[in-house]
Amino acid sequence: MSLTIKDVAEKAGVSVTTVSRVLNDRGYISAKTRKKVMTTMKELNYTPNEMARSFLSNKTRFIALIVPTTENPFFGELTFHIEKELAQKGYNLFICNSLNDVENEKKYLRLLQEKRVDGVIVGSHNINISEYEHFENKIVSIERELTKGIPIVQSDNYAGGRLATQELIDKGCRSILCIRGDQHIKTPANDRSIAYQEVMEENNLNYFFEEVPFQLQDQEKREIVNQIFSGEVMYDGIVAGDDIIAKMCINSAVTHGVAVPEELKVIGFDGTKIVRQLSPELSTIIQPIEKLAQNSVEILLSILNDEKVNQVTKLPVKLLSSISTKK
Amino acid sequence: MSLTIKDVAEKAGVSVTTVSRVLNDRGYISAKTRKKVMTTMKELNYTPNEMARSFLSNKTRFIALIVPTTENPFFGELTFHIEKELAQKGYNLFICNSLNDVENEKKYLRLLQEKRVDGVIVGSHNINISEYEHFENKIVSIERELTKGIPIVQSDNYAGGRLATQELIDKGCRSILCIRGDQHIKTPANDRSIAYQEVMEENNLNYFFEEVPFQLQDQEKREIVNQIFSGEVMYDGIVAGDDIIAKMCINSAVTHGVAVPEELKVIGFDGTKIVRQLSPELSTIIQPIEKLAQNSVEILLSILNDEKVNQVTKLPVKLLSSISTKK
DNA sequence: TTGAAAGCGCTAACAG
DNA sequence: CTGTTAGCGCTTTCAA
Repeated sequence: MSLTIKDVAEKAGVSVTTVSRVLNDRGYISAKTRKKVMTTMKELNYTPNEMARSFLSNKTRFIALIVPTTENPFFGELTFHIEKELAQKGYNLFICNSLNDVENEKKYLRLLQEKRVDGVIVGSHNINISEYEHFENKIVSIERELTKGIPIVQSDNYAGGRLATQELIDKGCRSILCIRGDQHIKTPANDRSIAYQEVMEENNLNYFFEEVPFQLQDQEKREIVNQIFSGEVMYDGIVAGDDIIAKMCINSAVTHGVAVPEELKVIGFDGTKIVRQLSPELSTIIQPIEKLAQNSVEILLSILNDEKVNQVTKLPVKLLSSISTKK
Repeated sequence: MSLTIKDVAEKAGVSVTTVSRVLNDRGYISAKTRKKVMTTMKELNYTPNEMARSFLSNKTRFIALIVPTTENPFFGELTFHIEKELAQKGYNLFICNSLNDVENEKKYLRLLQEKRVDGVIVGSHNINISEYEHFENKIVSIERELTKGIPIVQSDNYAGGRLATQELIDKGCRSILCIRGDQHIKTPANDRSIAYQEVMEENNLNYFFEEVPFQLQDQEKREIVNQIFSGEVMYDGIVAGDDIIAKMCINSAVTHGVAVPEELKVIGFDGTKIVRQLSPELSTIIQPIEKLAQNSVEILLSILNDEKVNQVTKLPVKLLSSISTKK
């Protein structure tokens, strides 16, 4: 196949040990020998075999990232930033799209064990997966509460929920609907609807919920949203689960003859780059995606290094609002 | 560290070969022995070490994907579909965000050699990178013309360019601007502006170009776009390089008091899922992203299998237009 | 300052 | 049907 350290050694007239030494810059070597070996490697166009090294060291320098799908802009951007961080620290990214399917997730986890990845970042999780146990001390989770002592990095969802709700109230809304995800899945995002409810109660306003699970097809989501606007619309504000749902609400409202933002004000969640490019007018809560990525990578590498880390890292969100007070 | 085939062999009272045989389902084994080994593996919770296997077989079952950035929805979706296809065929995806930087790309290519990935899919390419030579017969390219006999999978950009231009003309536009990417980089996307020019000439209309390189920052792109609308606007139609630029044009036009679509009609390119979710009203040329992914994976795996493949695969695009003829 | 030899976990001849 | 043995490419003692 391709050249080995042995070929280099023979050509250079030294032992494989010596070649290994210059390769790793370890131990004593005479300048002359080093130079000869270097030249030989160049001449032969030798590339060290990382597989062999990994095998020996029991380290692959691969980190796996499990997300529902990189198709979703939040995860697409997260993936980008995580890859960038990892590459900078000498690690490579192995992508797993779970599609929020438990079986997929199990299959990947088994695979990750077999492939001996050095660590795992989980951005998608379906409870009760025992396979996670095998990765103790090699896992960090983003926006998901896994079992036991697995560190979690998350946005300040509670603050985000408060900000969004308060913004709508400040801008004159009184009958506000909160669209949230599947309540069976325990995620920090649930804190948003808790915050929403609290703010509503503090303002002596009634609260309303609608559930739109993340893993539904677009069409199904759209149908739920359309139902809100068929018949008499009883809301003048919506705190949406994410920007895509927010946009669906706006589109559906307009289609049903509801004026936005005059009669209905909508606020989204995530604030990904692409959404801000395509719909700069959309008000939303911006998640610190790059920081989520940086922190999760940093924490994971610390764990791998047997360092002590914080169990919970909560990062601040930001309100981006262009809602005017005009009714 | 973790358990090896030897541990299983000892516990089960057989040789490592026997364990290897049941593991790989190869050769003759008595049902009884097989069962005993299986049970032992379960009991010990043994996971085969893929690193060792890879090392031995010289196959990693890793395929690398080089893209500018998964942050961009086109590449985010492409990444998703490629990963899905690969997973289905027993391969895993190693993501490389080149950021369109030549140095990054070189670094990755060197790394990919070291890591001994089985193949590479290139969705980003900066010419004259000699490192690509090392991957002969292991590469397929998407929308990029690489050197020599590297197979390419692409959208029918020429047809897309014609469709877009003709649509604007059909809907009454006469002074149409074409926004294209960097002309120094040779990509099939250039066929779009060629098609645009041909259609304009066929209709005896003047053609106009503006260049907005893909790798510019958003802010820089926005400035170029804003310039188009500062002062007197001389266009009533725009064929944009992609949907994001299209949206920038629309936003800028509206800001500058130009009515869309009454005074200006814009058509984008890509038609990614997220764009259609966020801006369903945007007219665009839909690229067959999933098919691009499927075909590139299929072709790559064929090459790895030493099968003959087509040098060029061109996939049809689709016009998605909601432009009305009303002036 | 350099080399010989053992061994990482697994598979694949080759014997038995 | 099962076991012995060699070896994949590299690093790492241990000697020289």
